[in-house]
Amino acid sequence: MKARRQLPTQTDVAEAAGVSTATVSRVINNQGAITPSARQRVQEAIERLNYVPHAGARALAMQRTHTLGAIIPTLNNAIFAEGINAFERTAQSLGYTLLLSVSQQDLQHELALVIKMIERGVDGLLLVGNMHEEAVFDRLEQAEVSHVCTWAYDPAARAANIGFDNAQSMHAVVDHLVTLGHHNVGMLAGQVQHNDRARDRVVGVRSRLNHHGLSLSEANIIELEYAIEPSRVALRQLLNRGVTAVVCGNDVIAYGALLEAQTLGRRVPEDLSITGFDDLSLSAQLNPALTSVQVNAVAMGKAAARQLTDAVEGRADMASVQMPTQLVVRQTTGPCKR
Amino acid sequence: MKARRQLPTQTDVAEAAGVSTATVSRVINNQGAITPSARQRVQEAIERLNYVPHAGARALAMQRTHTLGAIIPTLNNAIFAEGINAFERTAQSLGYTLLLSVSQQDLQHELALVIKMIERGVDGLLLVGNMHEEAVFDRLEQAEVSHVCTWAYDPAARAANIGFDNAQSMHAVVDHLVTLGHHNVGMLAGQVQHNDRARDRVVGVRSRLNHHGLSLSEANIIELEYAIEPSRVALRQLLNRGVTAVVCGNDVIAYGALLEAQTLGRRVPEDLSITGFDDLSLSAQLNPALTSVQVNAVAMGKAAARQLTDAVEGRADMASVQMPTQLVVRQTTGPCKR
DNA sequence: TGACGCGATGTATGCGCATACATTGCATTG
DNA sequence: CAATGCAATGTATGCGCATACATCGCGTCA
Repeated sequence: MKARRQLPTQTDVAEAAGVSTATVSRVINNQGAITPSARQRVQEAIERLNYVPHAGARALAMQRTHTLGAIIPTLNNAIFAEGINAFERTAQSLGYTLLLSVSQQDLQHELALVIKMIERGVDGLLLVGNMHEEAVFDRLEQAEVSHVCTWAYDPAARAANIGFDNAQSMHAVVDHLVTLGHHNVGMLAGQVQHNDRARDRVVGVRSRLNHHGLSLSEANIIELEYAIEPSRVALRQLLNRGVTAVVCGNDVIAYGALLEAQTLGRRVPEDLSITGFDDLSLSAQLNPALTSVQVNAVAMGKAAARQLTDAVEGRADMASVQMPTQLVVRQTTGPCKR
Repeated sequence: MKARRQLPTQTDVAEAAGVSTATVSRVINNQGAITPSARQRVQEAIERLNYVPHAGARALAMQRTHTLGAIIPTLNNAIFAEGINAFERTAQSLGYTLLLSVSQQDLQHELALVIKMIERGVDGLLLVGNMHEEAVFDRLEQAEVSHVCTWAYDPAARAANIGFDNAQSMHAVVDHLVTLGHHNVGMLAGQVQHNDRARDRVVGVRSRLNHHGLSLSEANIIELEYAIEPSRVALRQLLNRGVTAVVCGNDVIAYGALLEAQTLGRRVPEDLSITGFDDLSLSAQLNPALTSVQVNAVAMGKAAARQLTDAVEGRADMASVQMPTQLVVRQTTGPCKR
C-alpha cells in the first residue's frame, strides 16, 4: 500500500501553477509576500490536484507536528470520554490533531505509550493523575515535550496540574453527611493501587471524618472496580456492618449501591444515604436523584488543550490551575434516623 | 519548542556504537543479518542515549506511518467510547497508534477531518455509518488509504462495512412487541438528519410494523437528541397519544422514557412497554431492567482494527462483515393490557 | 591455492517539505 | 539617469530515516 507514491507533491503543484516549490510552500503557510495572481494560481492547482501536504515531511522540516497526545486510563468511563471529547474539539479548533492512547491503568504500559508519543513527535501531552513512572517525566523533559497532568491538583506535583484536589473534594461530602447526623459511614472506593485519584478520595473521606471526631474503619472501606455489579455485592457487606451512609468513589459505583439498596427494599435516603462522585448527567435524573460531586471534565479538557498549545507556541509556560468541584445535594442523602 | 534539535539521532547512536547508521536502522527494524555483538552494542547505545526514532522521518522514508485514524460522531456516547477503546487497544497491540477525531455529526467537518487524516498519512481509517460526503471516498481512494465504515451494514455501501443492519435489528423488537399484543406503538428516535443509523432504525420499525399489518404514524415518531431530559418531554407527548409501547433509538433515550414513566406513576411494563438499543451495561441493572438490542461494539472495534492492519500489510483486502445483534428481553416489556 | 559465494557492514540517495540565501525586477530618490 | 531599496520569486540545503547498492572479509570448493 504505497499510498503516497502517486499522490501529488509540492513539486507537482509548483509545476502546475508555474511557480517554484518555495512559492507553493509560502502560500500554504501564509508566509512572505505573494502576488495575488501567483497565490491564486497555486490555490487553484492545489484544488485541482487534490494536493495534500505530507505531515511527516512537514514535521521533519519544521520540528513541529501540530499534534497533541493524550494518554488516559480508559474510555469506558463517561467522565474521561467527556473530557477527551472536549480536549479533542479544542485542539482541533486550534489546529491540532489528537493522538490518543489508553493505558488501562498500567503504569509500565503508560511509559511505553509515552515513548511512542515522543516518537510521533507530539507537541504536547495530556496525562491523567499524578501517579506515573519517574521515567515518564524524564523522557518528556529530555524531549522537551510540554505536558500536563489532569484530574488532580497537587502543588507538589512534578508536572503542571490542571484538575482538582481529590481529597479536599470529599470534605464537602463528609461535612454534609455529618451535618445530617451520620456517624457510621462506609465507603465504596475505586481501586486504589495504581490510581491516585481513587486513593486521594479515600484519604479525603477519612481525614475529614477524623476532623469531626469520627473515623472510617478499614472494614468500612471496600475497594472495587468501576462497575455496577461488584458495587451491589459490596453494598450488602456495608449494610451488614450497619452503616447509615455510603460514600462512593464515583457515580457508577453509586448507581450500583442505589440500585441494590432499592432491590433490598431499603429506602433511600430514609434508611440509607448515598453519595457519588463525577456527577454524570444521568445522576440528576435518577429517582431518587443522586447527591454527587460535580467535576467539570469539559473545562479540564479545554484548559489542557489551550495551555498545551500556548506552551508549544511560546505564548506562555505551563502552569498549574486548580479547578473547583461542587457538592450537588439531591435526594439520596437525608438525616440519619438512628 | 525545538524539541527535536537536541534529541539523539540515529547518527548519534551509530557513533556511540561504532557502527554505521544503516546497521542501527537494521537492528531497529530487525532486518538483515547482524552480528550479535553489533546488535548488542547498538541496543546498549540506544538505551544509554534514550534514543527514539523520529516517526516523521520514518514515514517519509517508508511511506508508512503505523497510524490508524478514527473519526466518530462524538465520544459522549458510551457505545462509541467502548468501540473506540477496543479499536485502540487492538491497534496498539498490532503496533499501530490511534489518531482520533470527532466530527460532531457534521459531514462537512468530517470531510475536513478526513483530509487531515490523509495529511497525517494514516495507514487506515475507521468511519461510523455510511452517510458521508462522496468526496470522503474520492479522497481516500485517491490516497489509497484503506478504510471501513462501522456501525452499519449495507451490501450496497461504497466502502467496506463492519457492522450490523440497523433496520433489520429493529425487526426483533417489533416482533416482540406485536407478539405481546401491542398495536399502538410510538418511537423516540435519535436525530435522523445526518445519521443513517438513527434513520434506519426508524425505517426498520416502520417497515416491520407494516409487515404485521400495523403502522407507525408520523405523529408517533419523535426525533430527539441523545439525552435524557428531552426524552422525558417527548415521552409525555407519546403517552398523550395513547401508545402502549415505546421503541427507543438508543438506551439513553430509553432511560429518559423509563424514568419519566415512573415519575408519572405509570407502571412499566404493565401500563407501558419500553425498549432500548445498544444495551449499555447499566440497562441490565435498572429496575425494571431494560429490554434492549445488544450490539457488540467491542467486537466491531476489534474487527475493524484487525481488518485495516491486514489490508495495510497486504494480508487481505477489506471486506464487509455483518455483525449480529440480539434482542435481550428483560422487564420493561410486557403484554398489552388494552 | 585461487576463484567464488555469501554474510556482514558501510556509503550514498531520496522521501516531501520549509527556509536561508541568492536573484531578479521594478519603483523611488537625488 | 544611476544608485538604492525592497518586494517577489527561485535555488539549494537539510530535517532523520530506510534502503539499494557497493564493499569487505572470510570460508569453501575444485
